[in-house]
Amino acid sequence: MKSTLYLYNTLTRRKEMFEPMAPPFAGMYVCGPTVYSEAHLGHARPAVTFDVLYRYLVHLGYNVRYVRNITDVGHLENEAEDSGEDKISRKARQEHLEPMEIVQKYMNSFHAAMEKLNTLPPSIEPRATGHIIEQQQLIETLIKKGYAYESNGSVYFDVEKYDSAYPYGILSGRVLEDMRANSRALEGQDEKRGQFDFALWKKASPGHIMRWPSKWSEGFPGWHLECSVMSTKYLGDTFDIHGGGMDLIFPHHECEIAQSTASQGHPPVKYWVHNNMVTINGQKMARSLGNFITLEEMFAGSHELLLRAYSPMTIRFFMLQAHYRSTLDFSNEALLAASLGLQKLMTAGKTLAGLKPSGSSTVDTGSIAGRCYEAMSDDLNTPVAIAHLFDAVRIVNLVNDGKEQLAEEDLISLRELFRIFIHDIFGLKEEESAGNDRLAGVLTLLLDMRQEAKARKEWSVSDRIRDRLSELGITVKDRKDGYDWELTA
RNA sequence: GGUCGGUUGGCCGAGUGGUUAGGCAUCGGUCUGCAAAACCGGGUACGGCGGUUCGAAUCCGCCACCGACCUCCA
Repeated sequence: MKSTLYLYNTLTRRKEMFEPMAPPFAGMYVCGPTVYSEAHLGHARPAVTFDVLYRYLVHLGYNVRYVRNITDVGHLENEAEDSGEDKISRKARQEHLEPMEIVQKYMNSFHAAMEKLNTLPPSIEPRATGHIIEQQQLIETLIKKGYAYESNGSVYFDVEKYDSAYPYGILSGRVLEDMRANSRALEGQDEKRGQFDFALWKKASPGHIMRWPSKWSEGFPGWHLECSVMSTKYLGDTFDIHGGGMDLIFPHHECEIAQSTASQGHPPVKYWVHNNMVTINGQKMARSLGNFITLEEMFAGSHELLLRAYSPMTIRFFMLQAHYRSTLDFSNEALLAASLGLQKLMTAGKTLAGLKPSGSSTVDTGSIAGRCYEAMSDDLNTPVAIAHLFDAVRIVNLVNDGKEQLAEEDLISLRELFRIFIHDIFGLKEEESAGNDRLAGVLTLLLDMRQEAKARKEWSVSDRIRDRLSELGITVKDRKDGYDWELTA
């Protein structure tokens, strides 16, 4: 079953039918992390959002090239205490490591977290430091075309000039004139002709560790340049989807559009897709607020704001229960609810696998799949698709209780529905906590003995076994003809 | 100050001009030796004030509050 996907395009502020430029191929570029610290909750939102978009596009039959960069150049910090030191250089100094050692360390950590979240690796994961030459080439093109100028060893993009030839601000809705009216002149910008010009190449100060030779100076590329270069290098002059967090719309993506448009004469991207941000207990997540939670802390429950650990799949499911364009608030209560909801969903999946078919069906399951596709195709409405899956969960449990029946063909299509949506598209999988064969064997022995005690009406023995297991995080579920057990999430 | 987005029941979180979102929690019931699990059923909503409309939580206006961005921060 296929479906026409509609995506909200930030550029037009509308949901638009997704029509790739060269079907069945589809190109998607997503802004990846700057690897100078541990992966945190803020990284997980775009990673999961675009992982689901990637999975859905693949499921719909597109041949997708998914490019997600690693920013390993650093770029300038604007924090009061240090002016002009590169994030990665500073971290390198603090930790007494080579900059590339920092990059490697946190890139590994990012990848590990992404794998736990069950996000599929991108088709290409280019790094900014591997594309210095290409970035310099783009700068030269921009200078040649008159949209960039050198100043004291640095090169800047001429926004005024660009604005006279192309519409600047089309993505963020900003108008240069308004920006001028609403901003005060900043100090120390005498290298720039225009107040809103941005750096393409920056001359390195003497203490700056990350630097490359160029015809303008020993320095490093500007912070928007890598994405323009790497997206068009791997996806072409114009490509289908560019994604990232909403915080990147301005200036980052606006500048990307300006750079690419100025060099190519036409805009680079057809659909701009942006995920919203995460908050913690209603507040923006920031180091200064003390609510900055890394993914590893989340998985381990080791941050003081966390009452317990939340598994990667709980985090993933939690994110999917909200629409990607809404802000998502993390709280213990909400996460706990998500973990229980996920457990219910996954348990139903296992129950479904063991269901016996009947001669005919007493409930209608035929429309569920269509409604799931409808939700997903409506700008990736995962929460609504999940709601429909819970309709299926109820039916599965009813059949399991013998209160409804399903014919074999309906059973098969329901299993297919679970596989496609839960596994393939949502990327949810069973988590093996402490569960292993040996534990299962011990539990079978113990619970068999409990059954025997129950048969002899030795309630104190059977209750003791059940209560002790419960304290250990194992829920015993008595069935009509036996028992089942489950590890508490 | 500017631009954009938001304000939904105890918590999270969808959505549409008139008809049940869903999850978690809660209450009642079925089941059970008692529970748990599962199932069934119920209650609690749409920031405030106006307006449009036969009818608005859903459209318009104003107000309040919250959030993101506003140049070298990804």
